[in-house]
Amino acid sequence: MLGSVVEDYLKGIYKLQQEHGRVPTSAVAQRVGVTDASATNMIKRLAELGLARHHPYRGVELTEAGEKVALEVIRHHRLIELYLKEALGYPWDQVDAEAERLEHHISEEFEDRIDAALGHPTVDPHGDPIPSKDGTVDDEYLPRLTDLQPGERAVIRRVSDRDAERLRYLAQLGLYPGVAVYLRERAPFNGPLFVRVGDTEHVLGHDLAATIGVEQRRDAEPAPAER
Amino acid sequence: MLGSVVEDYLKGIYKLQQEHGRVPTSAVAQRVGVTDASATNMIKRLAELGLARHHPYRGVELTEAGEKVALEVIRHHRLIELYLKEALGYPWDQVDAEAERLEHHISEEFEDRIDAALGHPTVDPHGDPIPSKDGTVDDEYLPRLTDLQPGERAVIRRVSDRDAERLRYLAQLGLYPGVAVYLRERAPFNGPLFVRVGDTEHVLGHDLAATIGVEQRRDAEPAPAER
DNA sequence: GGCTCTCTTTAGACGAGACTAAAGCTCGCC
DNA sequence: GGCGAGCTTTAGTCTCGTCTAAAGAGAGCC
Repeated sequence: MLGSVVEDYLKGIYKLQQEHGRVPTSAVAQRVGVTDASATNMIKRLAELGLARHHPYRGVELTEAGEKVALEVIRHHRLIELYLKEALGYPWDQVDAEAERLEHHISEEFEDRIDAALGHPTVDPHGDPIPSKDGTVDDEYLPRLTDLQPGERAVIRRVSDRDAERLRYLAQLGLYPGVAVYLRERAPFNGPLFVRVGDTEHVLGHDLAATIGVEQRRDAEPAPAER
Repeated sequence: MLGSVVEDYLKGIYKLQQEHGRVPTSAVAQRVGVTDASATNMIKRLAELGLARHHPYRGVELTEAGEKVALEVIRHHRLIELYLKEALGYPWDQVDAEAERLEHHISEEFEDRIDAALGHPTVDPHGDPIPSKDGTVDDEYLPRLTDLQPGERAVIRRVSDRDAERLRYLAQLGLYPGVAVYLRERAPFNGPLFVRVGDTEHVLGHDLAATIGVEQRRDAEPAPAER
């Protein structure tokens, strides 16, 4: 057993690594919520454990082993999130916080049982992919709502889970994975987007829209009623 | 938040206190799985936190506040045990270990939701009472199987959860809460008991039988088919 | 090529909690 | 009433993970 602190670092580094390859110490510190000095310290320990490679003054990378652990933690996290929502009726914006604590304390057995209860799902409530048990994820880049051109249609596939308040707002607007949207117009210079969901139109700030991953649809296709 | 170590001590002390009032340090140490010195140390800290009263060289008692915390932990534990069994199909002998870790990491919200999902239950899979949210338990003493006389009938109400192996054995024999039993005979000098369940008769060692709490039935009454 | 600004690392300390070894109480027994 | 045996407590360390303060690297800019 590794201790939940180590797991949190690994998870944090993994996620940062997704975005920018080698990760600076300060980014890890910020993500995990400790000082830079503490992060340096832990990074050195991770290196000793063979879970990361430390390139002094130039960041960290996970080793194979470290990545494996990170993916296990992420799998736990996302399975738990989905379970909370599906089996216990949690609202969308609360699952992340609860999963955050639980993810470090469940057994293999528990993991297997909720996985089975959910029918071996592949995505969590925010549309994030659930790593498989053997440590593989299909985490390809999705275009954002902001990548669409006016007149284009798409289905929401993924929404960042980093901010509960934002999730509540989006839920209120009916914007979550599986929902079909139509971009009517967009203001220039990263201005707001005018997005239709069914009959209603919403005005979304550019930054908010940029957190929404979508799958583009050909114009002709009727939006499938998923989920 | 108190940290799961403190919670474990409180839970341990509470349970020991049930049996023998003021609890010796060594008993706490043994229960929690640390040395006596460590237990003394922690007991002093609990006293500083106002959760226990330390009577040097003569044991510990919980304060009201300490007891309240202990009961919350126990409530979590037992709700989780039951949930694992009922909702996820865990076998009887595995729920304790899993609950042991989860009990310290669930939120009020989670507690409420599994409580509701289970229909606000009052006993866990071993027949142990689930403390109410406001911190009250109905934990009265039950006679043991060993208190019965030959020819008497009873319904099993409670089985100690302290040993998974024993639980597996009892489950195999069909001896769990809700099951009606009949004591055919008992050997003298704490010898084995001959117990009937339905059509089959089992021979139980005295010590094992002493861990089984029962509710006695008048002879005439047919054994109700509960659970 | 040297300066400076920023980021990173080192050094030293601290709080939790555990451990071992040694010293201190209690209490039963003679 | 005194003496051990057996608990308990104290004393001193250790590890983990964090922090602050201070020293060190790197990189852009002149």
